[in-house]
Amino acid sequence: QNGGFFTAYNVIKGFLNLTIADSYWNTLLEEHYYNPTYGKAGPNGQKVMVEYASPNTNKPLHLGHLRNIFLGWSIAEILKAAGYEVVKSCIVNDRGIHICKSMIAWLRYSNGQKGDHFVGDYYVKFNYAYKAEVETLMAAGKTKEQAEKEAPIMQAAQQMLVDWEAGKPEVIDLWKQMNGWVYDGFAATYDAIGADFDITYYESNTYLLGKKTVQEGLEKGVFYKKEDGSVWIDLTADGLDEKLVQRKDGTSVYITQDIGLAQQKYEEYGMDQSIYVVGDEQNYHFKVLKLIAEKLQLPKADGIYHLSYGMVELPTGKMKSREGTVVDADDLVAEMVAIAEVNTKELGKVDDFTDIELSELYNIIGLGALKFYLLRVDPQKKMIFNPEESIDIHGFTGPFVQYTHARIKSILRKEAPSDASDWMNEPLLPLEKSMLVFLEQFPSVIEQAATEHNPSAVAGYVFKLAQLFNSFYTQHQISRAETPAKKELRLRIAVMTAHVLSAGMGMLGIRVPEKM
RNA sequence: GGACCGGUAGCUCAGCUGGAUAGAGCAACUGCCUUCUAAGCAGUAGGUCAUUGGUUCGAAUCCAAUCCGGUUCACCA
Repeated sequence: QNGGFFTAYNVIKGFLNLTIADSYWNTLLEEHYYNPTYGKAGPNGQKVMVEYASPNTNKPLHLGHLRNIFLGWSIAEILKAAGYEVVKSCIVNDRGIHICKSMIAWLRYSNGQKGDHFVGDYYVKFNYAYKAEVETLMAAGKTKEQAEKEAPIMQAAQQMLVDWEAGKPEVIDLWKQMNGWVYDGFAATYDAIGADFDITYYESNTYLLGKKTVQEGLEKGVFYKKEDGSVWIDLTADGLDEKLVQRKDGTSVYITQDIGLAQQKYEEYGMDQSIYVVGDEQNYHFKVLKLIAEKLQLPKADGIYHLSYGMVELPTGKMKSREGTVVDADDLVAEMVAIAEVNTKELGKVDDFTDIELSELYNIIGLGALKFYLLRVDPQKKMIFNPEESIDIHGFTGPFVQYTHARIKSILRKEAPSDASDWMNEPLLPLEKSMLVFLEQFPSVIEQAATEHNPSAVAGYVFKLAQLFNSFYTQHQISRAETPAKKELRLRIAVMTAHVLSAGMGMLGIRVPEKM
């Protein structure tokens, strides 16, 4: 046929179909059924720290944070499954000039509002006031640069940062008060979405170590001091620029505290690899951080890895707080859960559930849809968050996989595999064999996802498995199979599929229901 | 301007260590619920893989150039 064109593929395919004995798959099936294992090739003993979330105490969590949190959590779980020892960490950005800006604005413009959703408003208010002052000064004949430096509100913020580092009581008190509001909000959100950390660091604690390291770096000659007292590192030889590591007034900048934290983490945990889950707009920052760590000869500097993920955009473009298009994390989660409720009620399949079971189910489905939607794409690429599409429960979605699991469980509630072994000699039908071949790939998918730090590999696999099972399910009867031996075989396939779906989704932070 | 990332179906994305007729989902159109959950299954239609050149028996995949989009190059974080 086709001019007698025999491809290697056809030959191999024929070979597979004809000569690999069914007994091979039977052995495989038996091993996996009784002894499910993943990540066989994980480099056991290697310790990894995954830092994610990195909230900022001057704004509430939003959609961008959700991608970060889901990614970080999932990568940590995948690494665990692949045999690594994992520590989840969180660095809270609770100090710095931006926090002072919010504090200044709160002092001046507060109308008594509290809580994480209001603190962010003051940062915006600061910027408005700042911009107005700059314009006034420019109208009075100052250049833009002069105006930006001399604007009183900016000078007040800078003074406040100096006062904060000096430990001035009224500044510290206000700072503690405002941060307290935000922490309550963060804790509630983490709890709702199932994020957890083994250790939480606060920049207000780590920046001092950073300053100490800057001193040591000066002595080693890695850094140098300019006439005005500011401290720099020259990275031009590495293709980058000169980078400031400490301000002329002695206060520390972003990278100062990251240098200190990198050291502290290693001293406390001694991990081989340190993964930072941070947006790709900070690629330059992490390139610099790694270079500085190497030049300072910090231990395991080469283990610093920036897992750079793309930003989340809306179909209308970027999220902008000024235009009110930032999608708030709490609002989004609540909306997804509400939609899960509407869909579930329409189908009316869980009338026997109690109210508590129902609300749990809505949570599982709503959060599952959201997490799957954010995790199914390659982390490195920016993604478009389409609200209408994210709500969809058909096709390449979390609920699709959850539904497949519930279907299997429905069968297994009535029938379970027995001790019979006659199924082992059953010849396999094409779809039965496809299921086994596909199930067998699970460990290598985990391994790949772990080395690539890419949960979307797991999401894609789990979806395809569900899809394949659904074909299998509609074409072959399980509990009413042609023979008792066939039934045993198919029940085992069903058990394994449910198990792998559950484990795979678990690595994405998504639970699968028994019934939906 | 320098550095980095991206451009695949109407839309959102896979595929990119070179190899089969470029795949999914959504949207559109056809079928399938008296049989284990139709949140499902089966099918139709839809593509000059940004453009041009190069390497190769063979390129969406590798190289170069160009065009388009994004990020970054702060005494912000």
